[in-house]
Amino acid sequence: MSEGERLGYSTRGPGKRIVIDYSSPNVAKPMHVGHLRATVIGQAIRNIAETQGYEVIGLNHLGDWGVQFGKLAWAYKEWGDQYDFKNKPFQSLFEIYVRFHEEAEKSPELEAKGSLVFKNLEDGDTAVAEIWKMFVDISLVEYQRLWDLLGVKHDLVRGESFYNSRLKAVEEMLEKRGLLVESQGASVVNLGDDMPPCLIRKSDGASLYATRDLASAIYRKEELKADLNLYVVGVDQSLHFKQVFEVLEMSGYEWAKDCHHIAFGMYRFKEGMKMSTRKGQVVFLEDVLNQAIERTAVVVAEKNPGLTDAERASIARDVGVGAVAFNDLLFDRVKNVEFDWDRILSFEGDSGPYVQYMYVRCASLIRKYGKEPKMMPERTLSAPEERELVRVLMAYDDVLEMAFDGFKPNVLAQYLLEVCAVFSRFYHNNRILGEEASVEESRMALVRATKEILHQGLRHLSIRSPEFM
RNA sequence: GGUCCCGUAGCUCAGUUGGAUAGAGCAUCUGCCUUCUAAGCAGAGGGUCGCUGGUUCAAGUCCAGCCGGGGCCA
Repeated sequence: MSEGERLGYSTRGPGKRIVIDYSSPNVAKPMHVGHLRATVIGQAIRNIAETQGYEVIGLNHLGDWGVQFGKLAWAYKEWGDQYDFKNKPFQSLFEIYVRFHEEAEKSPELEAKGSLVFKNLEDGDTAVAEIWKMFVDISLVEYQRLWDLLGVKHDLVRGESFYNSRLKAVEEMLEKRGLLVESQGASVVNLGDDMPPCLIRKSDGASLYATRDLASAIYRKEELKADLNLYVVGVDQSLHFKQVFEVLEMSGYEWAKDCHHIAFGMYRFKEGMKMSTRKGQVVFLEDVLNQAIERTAVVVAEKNPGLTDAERASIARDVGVGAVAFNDLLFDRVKNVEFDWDRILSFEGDSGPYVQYMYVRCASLIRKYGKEPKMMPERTLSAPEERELVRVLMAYDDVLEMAFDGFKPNVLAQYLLEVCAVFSRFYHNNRILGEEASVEESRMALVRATKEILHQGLRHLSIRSPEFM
């Protein structure tokens, strides 16, 4: 981007409003580690945007519409009383989902039955709608547990179903501008030679993803007053968003340039396989978090015996979850991630726990110091590690700006590691407490500044900073 | 076939708008806990930055082509 374009980019800056959607699990299915990415990356971008003075509206773009709900509703009516929906609502929901697909393998006519129920749902059958609503609510309760654990907050739930009533208007708008073309019974918008046409309506009359996202973009701009419209969605949807944004552009919405697909790479297994809930090749997010918490609890117990159970549980949660989240945020978001238990549960080296540990050291020093350290070192700093630390700490604001500019939380995560490395060198090579008063005072000011930046930085990544561990 | 992304140490990755001997972590080897938490620190080995050409005083970084991996579309 040229300097001129930058200066003219009026949708960026303090006071502007960002609408961002992150995390879009499909109702009835447990979240897997792939959902961790959208969630954690989106929330971090949101937090970082707020540091830059933006007002942010976080949307939960729940996958709450589609034929699968007809299938689920059919399955629920058929088998629902065989499951314990009262006490284990989500587990039951997932079980009938799995069962439907298994039985449909053997009896393909079930597919048609499901489709029929979905048709009823679309046509406004209130009995089916009630069941659908129940599925959504059950799922939201389940997801909310994990979002709470991860420190993820949405402002509004705007699932796929929310746009149902707006799809027609989109088609009419495209029709009016003469963009809609008939092709093999379907309605499409042609986009030129280097892109396939954008499908607006299939030959069977079903609306498509693209139509829904066109409706959502218009909603976000016109009703939520978005200056910047961000979609934190996997890189496999790149073409889809390119097409949607192009259609907006062709429709005369000049704000199309303020829509950005914040793409992230996918988790894959070592063998190169993609994760798939249906094939059972999947690692559930909850399992990963539980494993991390359990493993952390063991480490805490051995490193710091004498903590109460409550303290240990709290630290295990903050550090375990922090390890998983930090690992996800550390690398360039567009790259695929190889799922590796050892790495995701690594507490040493370049990891979340390492950053938290440095924070704990700072906190511990301040506790021992017994009073509030000064904000700024007064004495001229002489040790090379002191000057290096000051230099790195001062880069913090620039780092946040860069992280926001590229929508890259890993810039911040990498920076925190650098702060820790430099602080650690300072800590090991220089005595802090018990030095001559003026030296102690200025070194403690550095400790305070480091602590503050680590705390803020971690917070922007939605990772907690325990006071001891 | 079209299009997008990726390719840097054995492995996983950083590398700001092009700028000095290309940096971390893991793994291997060697030191450091009677002193502020060793989830740490110091040190060693390990690189033709996929290949070729171009732009430039200067290219891991920009451009073109090719090779390899992946995604999406047909």
